[in-house]
Amino acid sequence: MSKQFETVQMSDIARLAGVSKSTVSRALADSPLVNEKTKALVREVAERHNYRINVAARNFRLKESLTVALVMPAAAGVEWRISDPFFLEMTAAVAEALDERGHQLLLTRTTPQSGEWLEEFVAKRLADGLILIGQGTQHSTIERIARTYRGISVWGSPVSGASYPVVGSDNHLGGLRATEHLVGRGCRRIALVGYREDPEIRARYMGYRDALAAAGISCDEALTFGPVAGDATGNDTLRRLVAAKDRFDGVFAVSDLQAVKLMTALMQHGVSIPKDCAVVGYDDLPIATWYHPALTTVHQSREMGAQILVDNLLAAIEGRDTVSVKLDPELIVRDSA
Amino acid sequence: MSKQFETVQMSDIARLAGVSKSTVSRALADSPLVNEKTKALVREVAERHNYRINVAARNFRLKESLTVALVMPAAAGVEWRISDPFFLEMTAAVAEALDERGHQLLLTRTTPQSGEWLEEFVAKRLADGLILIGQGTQHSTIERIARTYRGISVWGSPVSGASYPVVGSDNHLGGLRATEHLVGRGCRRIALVGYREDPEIRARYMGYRDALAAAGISCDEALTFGPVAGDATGNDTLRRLVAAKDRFDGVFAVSDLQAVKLMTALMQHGVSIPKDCAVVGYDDLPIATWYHPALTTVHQSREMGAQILVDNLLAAIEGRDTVSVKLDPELIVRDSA
DNA sequence: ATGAAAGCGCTAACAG
DNA sequence: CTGTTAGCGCTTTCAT
Repeated sequence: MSKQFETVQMSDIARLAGVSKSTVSRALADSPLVNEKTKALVREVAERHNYRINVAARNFRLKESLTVALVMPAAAGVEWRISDPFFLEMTAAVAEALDERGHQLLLTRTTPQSGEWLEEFVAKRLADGLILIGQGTQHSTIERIARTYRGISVWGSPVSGASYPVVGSDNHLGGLRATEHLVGRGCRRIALVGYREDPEIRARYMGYRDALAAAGISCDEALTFGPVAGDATGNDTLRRLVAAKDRFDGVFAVSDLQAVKLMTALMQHGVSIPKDCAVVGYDDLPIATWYHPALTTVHQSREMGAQILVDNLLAAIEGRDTVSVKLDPELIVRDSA
Repeated sequence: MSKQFETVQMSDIARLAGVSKSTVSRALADSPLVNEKTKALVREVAERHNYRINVAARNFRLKESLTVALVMPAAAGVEWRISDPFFLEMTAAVAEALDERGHQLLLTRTTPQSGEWLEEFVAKRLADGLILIGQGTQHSTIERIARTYRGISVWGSPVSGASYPVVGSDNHLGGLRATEHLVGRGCRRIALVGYREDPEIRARYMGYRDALAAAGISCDEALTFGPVAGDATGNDTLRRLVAAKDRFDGVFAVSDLQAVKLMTALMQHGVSIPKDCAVVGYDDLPIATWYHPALTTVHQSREMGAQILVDNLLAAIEGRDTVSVKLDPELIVRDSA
């Protein structure tokens, strides 16, 4: 808050309009208690003097902030940056959904290392509630807080019996559909690329395994690659993928980002996609349509997800019922598979 | 702020520690006025009772919020979404820079339609200052506010005599270097793709024209295409580009996003990049390296930009000197040109 | 070195 | 309908 801006405040308006502060407060809040003529007068004076209510003071008094904090807890030990594209896309969607409901978004970085990151955040009272994108491996922490604090809404995998609402795509089904599609195209040696510690991602992996099993294809551990991260590990995975390029004819990547990176690496080594190797991703980020070849992927509706996340949060805060939903993942067939 | 969480507050700690509120306040703020032994005692009690200061109350009292709002004013009449990739990347960088300085980021959507969007925002006092990404066509509005409100820091094109600090890449030089590179590679019929109303973007365009002029190439209006936006206009531009594909041997796209879209469209119609047509983008988004062929582009350091934006803002708030800088744009040569 | 008391700008009983 | 009064939870003079 600027200490400089000319600070005309409610008492000034009251004085200028010849009424009390309470009346100004009520008039500005359009309370039915106040006479229409008085309201008009107050509004006119406020307008003329360019008065705007001090929202900070109001929020403090009301013990609310109309602000929601967005937090992404990483799986322990895994480096993450706020710039993860799915997170960013989801953030944008949440920001827009909140905006429609008159709330604001506080983007917060927390370090889940400290066992108490959530407690700390909640106690600061800077936001009316929390939206977590990706519960990761933090279920027990979240559950602990959720028992006493209800302003929580998470994007992830519904956990049965949890005290907090979760919305997320049905990751198992998504993995299944992606892999089935590859199988349906005739792929028989299907590689998997991605990190697998996270429950959400692990479910995609299980879907992959189940699809293979259903097709009578045995799951070859040698075709199960790690994540194509932004660091050295990623390059290593890429090298191993390229080295093994003749041993698989399809790849399911657990995220579009990794799919794109791997396609680029493969193409640079003469692999033709989808002819030599078909690729399916996950997320349906904008890049999936821009890439060449356009990426076949599993769509997660971020808009709908964001909407439900926000609905859940506001409902939770007000003590109304929330829903935990698994969104139906839709396979979007493009050119890469 | 939760109305539910058990609310142990300063007065409780004071009572439990057998001291006054003032002492607790001072002890927790590590004031030199308070005895070390007392401090230790207070801290111990606070710790034991899991007390955390109510930041909202503290901020209210101190008239500060340790919060900075991020706003992107669009050029009038142009639709924009928070999910613009450059904006998102910049947001992430700013969030991280702020975090290092102990501040938080409030992501705000404003509708620049109303002439008073900035005034309104400032008056709400929800943030200590504002960071604007892309001043767009809003210079006069920003200037008007900046005269009386100093908590402003913008990413854009420095305007001489402005009352607010601006940091941004040297767009003219960037456009010049991009185009020179194409010329240097032997391109003679160089198309330009992008929106040109925005001053920042317009400067890139002028750089393009100047580079052509310097090379003795006349600027062909027929090779000047509009933006590849996310809407129908975009598709239209793409169609016209494809139709004209044999009439140019190089393209300078004013953003990576548009470069990627156009490359995909071109490749889908049999154009080989960079053999038939070289392409240079602008921004150096992550996608530039992932794409195939990897995109030659003009790098804008978002990290450095974010750092300076934040430095400027905090300096401005505290009344210290700020700097307006044009960052040197670096051409990153990859495979597309 | 500590405490008492005032007050940030607003809202909401409670009285008229 | 309108005004008076009492705080929200903290920090900070001003005393002691």
